[in-house]
Amino acid sequence: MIGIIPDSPPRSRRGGPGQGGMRQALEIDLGRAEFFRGMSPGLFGRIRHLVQESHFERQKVLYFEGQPAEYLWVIGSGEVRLYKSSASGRVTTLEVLKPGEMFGAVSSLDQDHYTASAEGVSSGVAWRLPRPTVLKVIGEEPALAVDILVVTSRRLRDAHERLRSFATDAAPARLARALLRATREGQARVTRRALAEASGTTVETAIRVLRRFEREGLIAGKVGLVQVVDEPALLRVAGEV
Amino acid sequence: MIGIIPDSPPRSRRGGPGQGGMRQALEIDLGRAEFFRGMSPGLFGRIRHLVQESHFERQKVLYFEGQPAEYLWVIGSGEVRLYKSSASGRVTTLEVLKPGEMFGAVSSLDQDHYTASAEGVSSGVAWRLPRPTVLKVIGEEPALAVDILVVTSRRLRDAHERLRSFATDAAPARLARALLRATREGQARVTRRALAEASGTTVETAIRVLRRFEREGLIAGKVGLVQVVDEPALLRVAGEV
DNA sequence: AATCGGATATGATCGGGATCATACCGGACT
DNA sequence: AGTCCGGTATGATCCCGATCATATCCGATT
Repeated sequence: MIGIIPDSPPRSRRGGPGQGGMRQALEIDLGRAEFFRGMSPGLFGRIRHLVQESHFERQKVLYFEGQPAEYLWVIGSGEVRLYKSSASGRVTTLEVLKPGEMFGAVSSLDQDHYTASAEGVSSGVAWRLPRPTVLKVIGEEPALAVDILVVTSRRLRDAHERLRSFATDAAPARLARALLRATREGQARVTRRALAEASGTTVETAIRVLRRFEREGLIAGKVGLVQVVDEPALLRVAGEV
Repeated sequence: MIGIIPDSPPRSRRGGPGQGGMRQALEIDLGRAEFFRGMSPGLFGRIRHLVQESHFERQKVLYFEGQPAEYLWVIGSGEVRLYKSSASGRVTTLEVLKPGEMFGAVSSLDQDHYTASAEGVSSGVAWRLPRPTVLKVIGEEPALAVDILVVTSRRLRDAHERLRSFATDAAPARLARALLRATREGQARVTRRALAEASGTTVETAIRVLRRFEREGLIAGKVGLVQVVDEPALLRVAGEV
């Protein structure tokens, strides 16, 4: 009864751009999602009724850092971001997750509290499996850990590379990276704020830098939407030559 | 025959501070090290002769980022750091590993190239297990993946927290964190350069900030050694209240 | 003994980016 | 229809920290 995401009805005052759920029609079956896809049919059949389904909305928090890690989560549709807040109130986006991807797993394994917060980037559906079940399932089919391990390893690599970038790259390079990372098929549905929080800078700087990119013909911008016009140039700015 | 760390004899010109290997007398048995400790006795017995042992020296590179990931490594004694270099030549330390800890595993699982470089922080001994053996062993006892997963999860959490810190904290806070992280029993055997590379700043800034810490009575400094005098104050600077 | 290089130290300077302020726009709610 | 708020935009200002330069110290090498 986590009590945080009570399948609330459509929320209000959320005119934000580029959202709505119907846009990224991408959905996925539970059986093809991370963690579940590796289970034997028998095990899957036995535990699938323990999976809870919940809707979430844009900007709706699924859980906060520090709360008891009661579930392993998997996205059915929509997007979720993991983020951390600093004492001064600044927010840093750690990861943006898409349908089929799991989260909360890292915490639910050896940690009893979530170590980052999670909130909807769009509306969508999330499945969650109670932590005790997760542990029991892994104990039963340890090969599942390999699946989680592969996912976690990839994320660790990503985190390391971003760490390097944050430590040594200037704001334009970090922003170009964040932008490219958010881009699907030539366009990124993100606000300047989202890019700022994903690249460790401020909204104003993000706006200024993107305006410069725009004037230089690297991108074209609308509200909540960035069109990548000159990807090679962006890659160059990002330092990925 | 990786060819990089040919058990070279003692190296020269390396007057660096606080090193030498005999200082941190900490050693560990293979059987108690990460990855190996979780094996069944039978399996351990069968593969232990496949473990290669090699000495490394301070500043000696065990492998470079981008090279084929041929081994999973475990430290027997001494310390190793994982780091990344940027195009401009600046170096960022990702992790400093101690006896019993593994590395290279993340790469050797689903990646065929190392995604960071590794070099000795002190002299020491490293064991390495060829990647094909690693995969075979995990296939045989999948529960081993859980062990690696727990380690990888912890490191991912660390990386995320450092990411937040790099994104939002000022240099003094990041340096205080790096210092506290390197401290064992009230003192840290690190150069200003090492702290700078671990906290995403420059040597000059590290020196200036640490000098200020010193004048304010938070630390006491020698070459290659920092004594933590007022840990609570340092924690406050680090933003860990 | 002389030399060399790494570590520490400090000054001068510059600039990127944070901060603060203001303004406009457009969609959504009342 | 009017209000409100989030997103975008831009100017002014300030300062932290990077950069460049120089100097001292000391252990190790020649």
